[in-house]
Amino acid sequence: MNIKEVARRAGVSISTVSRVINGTANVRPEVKQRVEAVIQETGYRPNSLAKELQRNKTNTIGVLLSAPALDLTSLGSTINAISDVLKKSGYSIMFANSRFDPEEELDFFKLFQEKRVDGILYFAVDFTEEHYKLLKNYPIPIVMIGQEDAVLDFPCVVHNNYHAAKHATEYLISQGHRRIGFIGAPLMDRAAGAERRRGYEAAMLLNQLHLEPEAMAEGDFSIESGGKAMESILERCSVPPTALFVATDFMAMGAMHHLLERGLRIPEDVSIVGFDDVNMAHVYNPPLTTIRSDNREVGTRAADLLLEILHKKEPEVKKYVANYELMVRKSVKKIM
Amino acid sequence: MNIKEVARRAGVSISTVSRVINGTANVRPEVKQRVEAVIQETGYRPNSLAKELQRNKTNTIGVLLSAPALDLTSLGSTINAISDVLKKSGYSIMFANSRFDPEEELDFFKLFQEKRVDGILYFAVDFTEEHYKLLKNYPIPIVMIGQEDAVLDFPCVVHNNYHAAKHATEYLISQGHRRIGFIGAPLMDRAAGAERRRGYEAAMLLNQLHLEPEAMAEGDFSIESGGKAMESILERCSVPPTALFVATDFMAMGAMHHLLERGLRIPEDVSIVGFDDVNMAHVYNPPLTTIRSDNREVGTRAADLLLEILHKKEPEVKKYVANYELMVRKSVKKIM
DNA sequence: TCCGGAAATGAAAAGCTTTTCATAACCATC
DNA sequence: GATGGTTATGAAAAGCTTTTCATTTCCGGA
Repeated sequence: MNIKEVARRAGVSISTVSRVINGTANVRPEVKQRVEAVIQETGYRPNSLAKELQRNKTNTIGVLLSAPALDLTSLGSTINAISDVLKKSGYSIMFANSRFDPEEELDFFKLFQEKRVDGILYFAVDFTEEHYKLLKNYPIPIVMIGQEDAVLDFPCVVHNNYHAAKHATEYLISQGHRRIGFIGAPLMDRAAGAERRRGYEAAMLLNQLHLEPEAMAEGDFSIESGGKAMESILERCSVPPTALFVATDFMAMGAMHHLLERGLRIPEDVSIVGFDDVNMAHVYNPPLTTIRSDNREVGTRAADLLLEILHKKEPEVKKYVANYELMVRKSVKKIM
Repeated sequence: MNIKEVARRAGVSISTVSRVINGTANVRPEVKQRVEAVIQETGYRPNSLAKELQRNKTNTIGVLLSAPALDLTSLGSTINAISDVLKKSGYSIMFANSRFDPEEELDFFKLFQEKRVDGILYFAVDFTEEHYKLLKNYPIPIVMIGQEDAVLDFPCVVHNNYHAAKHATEYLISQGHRRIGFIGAPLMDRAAGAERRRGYEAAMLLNQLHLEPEAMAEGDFSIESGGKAMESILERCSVPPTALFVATDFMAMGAMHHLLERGLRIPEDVSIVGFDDVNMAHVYNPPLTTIRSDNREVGTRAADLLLEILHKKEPEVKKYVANYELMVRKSVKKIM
């Protein structure tokens, strides 16, 4: 069933049917009704492919994730927000997750190009030379989420990783902690990883506290890796630090779990502050003190920004930094 | 830049370029090389829309979610698994979340039809009359996830909700509990909601334990709703039940949090068993005893099933019931 | 040298819309 | 009743591929 057949049955021309469907011009009520009746009874649905081919616009946005797994990060709510915004504007989502594999990521960019998506929301992590080569003259507008890049200079929406991490660490210092450990995300992740670490280090150094390499470890976002990192720190330190800043809530919970299993108490024996404010952070036992950086907001902003670019050409602000907030709960103890 | 222009520049016909791109027929090495060179330097990418229009196949699967929010359920890992399987088979994903809104859900089905997706993975929840009308003669293969429907009789992959819930409750009974409360998911969700409830009730009745309406409440998947449900139970019961079966881990954690805040201990004062085995369940404090129903497996099976249908016509098994396992941890105390 | 068949290539149709341009119909005004 | 201007409709091009069918080229064998 195609538009031609509908036209035939309704005894009108193809153009007329098109006009009825799209409401793009006046059609005599009586004719319109006849066409609609035919559409109704045949269950005809226009073929978007043909339409998009001719209009040269797909009303589809590619969402490219470069995440370990959807349930290991707070990305779920960001995606939700994106999905809500785009739905409202009549865009569909083409979804892809490269799982940190740069090769695959490039494949997805090529795919998006072939599928002629109108724009891309890109949760970037790491760039290879190939990335630069391909993206340098990429013909589709891209908005980066969670990371910016000086070379490519795409519009972006980012978390305030550096300052928030610094703030979190300073909070620990303000509570009297001096020996503060750190569990980080992979450094290859320039956003969450490196920036949060820099924030932590800055806070320490600025307060004349020195970094203890034995009290620092790196995880891979997974809960388990948080536990392992904690374990290795405990092994390496003759006396454990009184507090830790952990770069993601999931790893923080892994770390806390490990602590608790060892019979250490939180926050009496060691204090923890996390990052993300994952939806379960506030109901953990003890409720986790952490940095909230509104993921819904990030998703909404990013989608809005892309839409803006799609409609005009130049957005007003090319970079949006999300607000953050330290959620003080019960995983940190004040010591003197 | 289109295939015509590439052909012109390489001094060959359109057909030849097409053949080079798709490797669909022999082309003289020398010609092939020339065409590839042109493609390389022009950065030409074939237009999928045209290809799909002509081939009448989009290599795209619609994934329709009917969930409250991506980060409130264990769906993340299911989607991950789906995404992995489909990627491997060369399919793209068109993603949509109807947020429980039946109207929107139908719109998405229409959209998928217009976009000509090859198949649909449908996380169904509730059906309206309209659903039946539309889906009765829907022209695209659908695999349902998490729920089956006797009328539409789509192939499906489901959790063993009833038996697992029964099992969980029986476990509580085996540990000596007699007064067992229940916090359920919305009943409108026929799968997670009603089935799990039925399992709970069956276990109770089969063991000559009677249901106490004051010890039962309903949440909406959210963590907070679990807390509220717990609160209302506590308010209504002069002496609280010794244990509860909670239909989702997230709500279970909300409930536990509320309990802990009230100064009640888990499991000494009240035992809890959840459902889902969300990735954080095992690091909660105390680690949550819960039902694991492998979400990755469900996603993989569903995607495989759909692919099978897409390639042949009739799948061997039309319904797959996922295994479950009771993960015994520390949120249940044996009482005598 | 010629013939037959295989291999390589090209022309054109088909897939389904939208949209431009032309035509037809209609109405009101002078 | 002719004219001018809307308004409604249709024909056909354009958008970019794939694929069928026809044609050309090539090669080996007689």
